[in-house]
Amino acid sequence: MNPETQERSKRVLAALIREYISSGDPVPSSLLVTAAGLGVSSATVRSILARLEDDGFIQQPHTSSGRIPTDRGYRFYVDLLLDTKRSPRTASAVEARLRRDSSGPLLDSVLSHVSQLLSQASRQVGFALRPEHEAAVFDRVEFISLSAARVLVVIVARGGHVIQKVVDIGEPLAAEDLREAANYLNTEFSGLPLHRAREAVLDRINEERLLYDALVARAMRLATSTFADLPDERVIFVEGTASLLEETHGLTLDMLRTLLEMIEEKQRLVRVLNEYIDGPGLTVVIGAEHLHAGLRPFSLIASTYEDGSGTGTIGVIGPTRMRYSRAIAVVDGAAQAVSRVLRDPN
Amino acid sequence: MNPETQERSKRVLAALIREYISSGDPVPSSLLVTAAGLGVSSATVRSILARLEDDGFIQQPHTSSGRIPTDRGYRFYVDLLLDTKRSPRTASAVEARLRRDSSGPLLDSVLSHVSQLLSQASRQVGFALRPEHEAAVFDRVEFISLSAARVLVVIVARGGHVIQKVVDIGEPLAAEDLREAANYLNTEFSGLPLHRAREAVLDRINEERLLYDALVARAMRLATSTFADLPDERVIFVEGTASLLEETHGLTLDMLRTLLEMIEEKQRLVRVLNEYIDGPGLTVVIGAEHLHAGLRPFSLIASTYEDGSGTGTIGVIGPTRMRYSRAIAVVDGAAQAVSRVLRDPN
DNA sequence: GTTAGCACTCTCGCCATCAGAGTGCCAGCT
DNA sequence: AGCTGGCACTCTGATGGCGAGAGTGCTAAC
Repeated sequence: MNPETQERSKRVLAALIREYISSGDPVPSSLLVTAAGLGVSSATVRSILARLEDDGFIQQPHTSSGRIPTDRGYRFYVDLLLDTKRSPRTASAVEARLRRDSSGPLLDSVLSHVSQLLSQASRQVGFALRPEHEAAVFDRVEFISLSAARVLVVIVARGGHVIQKVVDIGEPLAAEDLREAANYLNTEFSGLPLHRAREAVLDRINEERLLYDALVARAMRLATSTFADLPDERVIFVEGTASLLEETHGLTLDMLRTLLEMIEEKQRLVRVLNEYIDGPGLTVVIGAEHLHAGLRPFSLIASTYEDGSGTGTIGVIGPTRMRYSRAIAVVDGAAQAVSRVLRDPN
Repeated sequence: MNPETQERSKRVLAALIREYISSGDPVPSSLLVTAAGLGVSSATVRSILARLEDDGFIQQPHTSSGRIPTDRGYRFYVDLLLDTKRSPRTASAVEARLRRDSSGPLLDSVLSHVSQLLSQASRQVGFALRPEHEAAVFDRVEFISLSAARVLVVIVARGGHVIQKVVDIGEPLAAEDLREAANYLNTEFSGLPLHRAREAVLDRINEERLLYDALVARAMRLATSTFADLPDERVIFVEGTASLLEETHGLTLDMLRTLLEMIEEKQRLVRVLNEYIDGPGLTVVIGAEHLHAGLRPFSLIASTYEDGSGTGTIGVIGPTRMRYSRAIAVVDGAAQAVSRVLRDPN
């Protein structure tokens, strides 16, 4: 095919998608004459459109209405956008707001705020996912006794992320004993990745099986329950579900409900997200590209951030007809901002 | 009016409301002949209905369709139900599940689970509100140093409820100093209501203004930042928003969105809830009775629980056409269950 | 390869129609 | 006095026909 002709097709397709995203109506050839800005007549545009339809980029809701993009058409459009995504302005604007509003560099506070920001800026559902515990590095543990045999365990990971759990130790322990045990564990195991810490404790128990030092024995017993059954739930923050109902974009209630259900059952959402995010950087999944049927009417835009000990994910979810340019810029900028805020806690 | 006639009116009204709640269709007089179970003809029922309509308990969507209840009608019905609300079976079933699933008696874990249970059982939006901090009693504080001058403050309230915040102390402090400061504060102020603790610290500073004991001075400085700006947000757990879309009960998208927005902006929801909950026990607010216009299409069923140091609230929100009997039983039972679980942490 | 022109198709809003549901009312009955 | 059967009335909701309008595909000419 004539490369010039192809170039023109692309311009028409891009114009059509922009138009459709902003108006929501099927786009007629006449409109594209001006929107695409190439000096040809509507009849010519029609022949181009016929071609694009054959190739599966657009479709007609019914014979003789304007065209709307297919998911494949959106994919083309998004790939076009990805070339020019960098938006340092968005990034620093987001960073400024995060530094102002979040209480310190506490991971959860930043993530909760950034999911709100994403939602507001994109008018879609915004989410933020904590890095996997796996990657978290054990910094210290503190035991806070609640009653005779019940202890609140506070595990502090590098970066300020805190995991709490209550463990039921068999025997009553004095505060002094708890403190000594914590000291012991902190000196022995600090710096290990959290998932390694558990193994290290078990190894140690095996090595020193015959060790009769009461202190160490007690500490190791506590450590076992401490590192056992760490909740492997990945915490996710979701904001802006109300915006789903704001403009339904021709989606049925059923589709919206499916998404809402998945959002509520957060662990399922987390699992689905995990399937998509493989490497660092931006991921865009559009409509039919979703593995999960319930997500087919929606698009996902996600990016990764680094908190020094692991990689987390933030992004937005919305109808396939969304303002991709804006959404991509916001997600990309916000991911950079989050990385900076977490790494350099001013 | 003849008391017998009045009695009959009530039966008809109750039957109509039950019928309407389960079917969703305007109820014709013919149906009520059997449903209300009084041996009269439909013509007689019609005259009763005409009377009930005059009195504002029911209405017709249009001339010559069946009747639907007004909010006032629902109110009558609910007041009827409230006489027989106690449901020990629900209470103990909920209690069993809470004890099984929640991780210990940790307040937040129980509340998160109970809001889920409420949502599942009533197929509405379930919520659970923490007791006010005001009422919480200060048990102990632990300082966990994160970096040279930044400290994670963990305030433990009686009952295992934990508040965390990061404070930026001006000077770098050694772990040892932090521990001593914590010890001092724990011995001096433990047992005070949280909101009193702050004043107590300030009083002490004034009293001992000239005290040069470095330890105490440092502890007091830390204490000031610790008790300052305690987040006065009341934490609320909300579950089951997807069920809003399940059966829309004739509500418009706009109405649903208004509710979703309020739910998202949790602090607003908290404020609204607070306006309704005055005393202990069950509260039912139906449709037009709501002060807040956005809630008019919905009904609220709430009850209070005690955690030993304060009073919190749990409940459900749903369309005015909801299964009140079930919802009331569930909320009432769950509130009892929560109180028991929190007071008697097995 | 482009374009003007035209016939064609499909949607959408409008109107009329019609069956059905349910009521209100009345006259007669207990 | 209260209840009931009967009947006329009203309103809804589904259905189909109709016409205007939008937008296309195709073709013949440039």
